[in-house]
Amino acid sequence: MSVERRGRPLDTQRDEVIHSSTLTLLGEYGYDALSVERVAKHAGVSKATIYRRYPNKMELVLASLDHNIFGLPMPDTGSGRGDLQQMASMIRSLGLNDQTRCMFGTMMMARGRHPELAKAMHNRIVGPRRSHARGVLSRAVERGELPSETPLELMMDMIFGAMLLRLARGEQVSEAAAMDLVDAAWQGMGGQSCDTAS
Amino acid sequence: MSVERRGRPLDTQRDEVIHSSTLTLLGEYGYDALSVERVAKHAGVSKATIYRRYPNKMELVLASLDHNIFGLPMPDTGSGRGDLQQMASMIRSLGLNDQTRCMFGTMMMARGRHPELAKAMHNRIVGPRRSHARGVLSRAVERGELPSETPLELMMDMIFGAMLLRLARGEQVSEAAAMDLVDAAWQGMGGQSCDTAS
DNA sequence: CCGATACGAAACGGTTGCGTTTTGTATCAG
DNA sequence: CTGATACAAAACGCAACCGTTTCGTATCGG
Repeated sequence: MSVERRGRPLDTQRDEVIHSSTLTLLGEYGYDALSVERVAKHAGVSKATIYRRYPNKMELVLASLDHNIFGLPMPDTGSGRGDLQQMASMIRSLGLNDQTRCMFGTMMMARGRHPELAKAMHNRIVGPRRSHARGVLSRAVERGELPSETPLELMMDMIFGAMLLRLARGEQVSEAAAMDLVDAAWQGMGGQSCDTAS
Repeated sequence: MSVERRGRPLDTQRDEVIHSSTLTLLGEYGYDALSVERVAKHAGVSKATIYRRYPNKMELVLASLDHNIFGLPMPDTGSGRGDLQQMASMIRSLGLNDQTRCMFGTMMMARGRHPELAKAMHNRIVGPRRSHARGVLSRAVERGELPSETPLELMMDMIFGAMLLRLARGEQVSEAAAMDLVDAAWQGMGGQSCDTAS
């Protein structure tokens, strides 16, 4: 019952290079200044090849976001605080760059005039990382390292929001600053100290 | 020795409406999607009137940012924690809207392709508010309500960064959430509790 | 092999916006 | 009053980009 596609099939290698080029340029120009022609040139592909796949720029971007899901390893240091530190360290070293800044900026600006784009970026970029972090914190609560009533959402917002704000200002976040951030949030939420047992 | 300007002078009322229209539209469209024609139409002004004042779009935006400085009242509740709560409450109720989101998004995106714009926005929008908050926290340190070694920058980033992150996600920040945020940061930094004396 | 489809290159019409210029009128300084 | 300038409205040339189409070639399925 499959659709009998005759003739030359679509080249999947071109799908990939189109998607990755789109995301690269989206993280460099943002949505407004992104042009299909630029994507085509960057991908080494004809413009018609793109329009044969997607009817317009928005669909191209949405599809590119869908086909590129980034996986993050789940930290497991034995302690919730250690897990959190490791996660913060990873986000800091991998996620605080020009591309991420432009992506976030695009997402914030899109919410007004391109809500579907904003939602797609949130679902594909912010959501998974947030679920990831929520898992780490939930485990800490289950272990009794954080009070059961800990407002996890607020805690995550403090840690990653501080990083975002520094990114927005174009400032660096040192490894030490990231650790201080985790420590302050941990203590602020009434988390178990490293040497509570003493 | 003043320059003897003859003929009809520039209309300062038009200066004002041009500046305010520019900022309004900048907070609605962002820099890329902002057009001089739209500003002219919104301001009820001829395009030539704008180009007589500024040679291009960038100079128009930069000048508009310069001529609109927003003042914030300095809170004075008697306690540093109260001051911080009041400031957080004001930022929450006045600063977390579509316009602010678009402004931040524009600033983040501009850092790559329009560094001067990013710097101007930072100096005119972020900088003053940050100095303001720093003053509040410094006073709390002087009063002994916060440890003298408190990392003020980090503390501000946690509170306002969390708000920014929620703004980026398009979520609301309730008054209660803002207060929880201040409390968590205050406690995380080892600040004096309300009922320490007991 | 043959028909169908993908591909690159190129051109197209239409839209938008920039920055300039012109034209007629209004408003100011001296 | 007179000359200089600002103003609104309109048109201009130019460039970029969108989305479409055409053409010749390449590559697949049957």
